[in-house]
Amino acid sequence: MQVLSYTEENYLKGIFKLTIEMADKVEAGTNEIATHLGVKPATVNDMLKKLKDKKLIHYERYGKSSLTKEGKKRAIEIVRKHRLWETFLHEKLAFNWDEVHEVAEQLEHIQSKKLIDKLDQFLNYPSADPHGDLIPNAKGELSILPRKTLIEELVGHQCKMVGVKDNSAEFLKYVDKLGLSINQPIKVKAKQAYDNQIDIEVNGKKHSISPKFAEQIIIVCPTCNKK
Amino acid sequence: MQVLSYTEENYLKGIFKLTIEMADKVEAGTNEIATHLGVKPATVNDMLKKLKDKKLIHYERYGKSSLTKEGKKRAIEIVRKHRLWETFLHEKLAFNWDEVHEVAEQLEHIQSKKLIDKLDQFLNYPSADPHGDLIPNAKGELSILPRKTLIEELVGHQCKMVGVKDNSAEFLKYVDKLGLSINQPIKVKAKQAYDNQIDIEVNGKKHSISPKFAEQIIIVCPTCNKK
DNA sequence: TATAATTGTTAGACTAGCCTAACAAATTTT
DNA sequence: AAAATTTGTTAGGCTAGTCTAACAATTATA
Repeated sequence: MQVLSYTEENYLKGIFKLTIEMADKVEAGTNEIATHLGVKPATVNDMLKKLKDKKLIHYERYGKSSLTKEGKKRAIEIVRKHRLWETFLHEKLAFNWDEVHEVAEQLEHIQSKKLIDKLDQFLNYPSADPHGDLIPNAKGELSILPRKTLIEELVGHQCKMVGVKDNSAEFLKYVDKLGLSINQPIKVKAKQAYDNQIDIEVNGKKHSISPKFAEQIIIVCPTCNKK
Repeated sequence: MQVLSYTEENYLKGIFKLTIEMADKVEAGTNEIATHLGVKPATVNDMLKKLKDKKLIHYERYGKSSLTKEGKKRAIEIVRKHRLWETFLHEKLAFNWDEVHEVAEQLEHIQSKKLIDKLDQFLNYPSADPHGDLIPNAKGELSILPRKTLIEELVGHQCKMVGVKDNSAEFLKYVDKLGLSINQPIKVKAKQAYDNQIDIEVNGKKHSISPKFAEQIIIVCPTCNKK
């Protein structure tokens, strides 16, 4: 299995984020990839040809790009490494959850299967990183978490918004105002027995929401589902 | 403080190993550096000019090279990172001591002061790596270890040969036969009360040596001197 | 000390990854 | 469906780090 360069790995990861991880999208455009990676479209173009030659992506002239089976496998490995390192930094080295990303961007490119397997073991096979994102296991599988609404979430748990039930403009405006969006981590700080208000923290900001609102927010909770 | 490339860091580390770490040598030749780093002299030549411009080495055309104060400081930081990572891999992730080097070669280039400080703390400020080499502290200082002879070493400790007392050909031949050399780690496995023979392990091989031999081997022991 | 051997340098070339500028194809808008 | 806009491609150039081949300086040897 050929070793990929730091840069090639970043392209695969970028395409992965823009397609597979973004719900129902399956292909990514050249400009889109360029913006995501902070390089120019011409640069991306060269790399797409290279990745196609290596059979890591599907790509045709003037067409959109998507990962091949092998490309996806590689991308998942990188994501796995990134998230394991983030978990390590947060849990073992006491980094704040917002400081881990930058360092993990570097650590994810270290080449050593043994290192990652041992790290996974050392961290006790975590299923989610400090941001609440799922960590693929050594086989590249993601544990599929059951969906529920925010009203059902336990106090103290960190969950992640994956959707909403209500689609009215009024509701969505409020969602937006709270800083909520797809994939946004939410922490449930407390529940008031008196009026069932729920205190949550979103992106460092605390809010108190009504049960009516909470039952419209669809979430998954890795904490609830740790083995 | 300018960030150095992966490659520049490796050159600094290489020059450091060939000069300061090699006892009484103070300068390294171009060919010598090339051999050490596995590249061609022409390549080294270009880099020497570049490192000179950056004031990291002293270098004159057709002359030998040595680190400036700043270059030395940088090299020591890299060595520190390397040895801390080796210690992490060995102590926390249960890597064998002969497996750690390769991975540490990659990890030593991760740029994050916070990461290294936290790692140092997490490992409880170790003073030597799994090979017995000293780890510079955050200020770049090496603890100077007291010298003693192998006969004084405690059972279970890992020490490192730093010299010999006897210089006869006969003795040195035997030293060589045991796989001993300057900087060679030695582990004291046991001492026989009966005849004072000492069981040691050198490079994975076990030997039983006489007290007469042991008292000619000068060592330092980081384990004995841990704070 | 003159010659041979070693060591170091230069010139020119290659690759990966990036850029800009000009252009071509595809898509959207009118 | 023609025009305008957006998206994607090509051509050519740059830098870092590598190489080979030819040459120059230094050092060792006869």
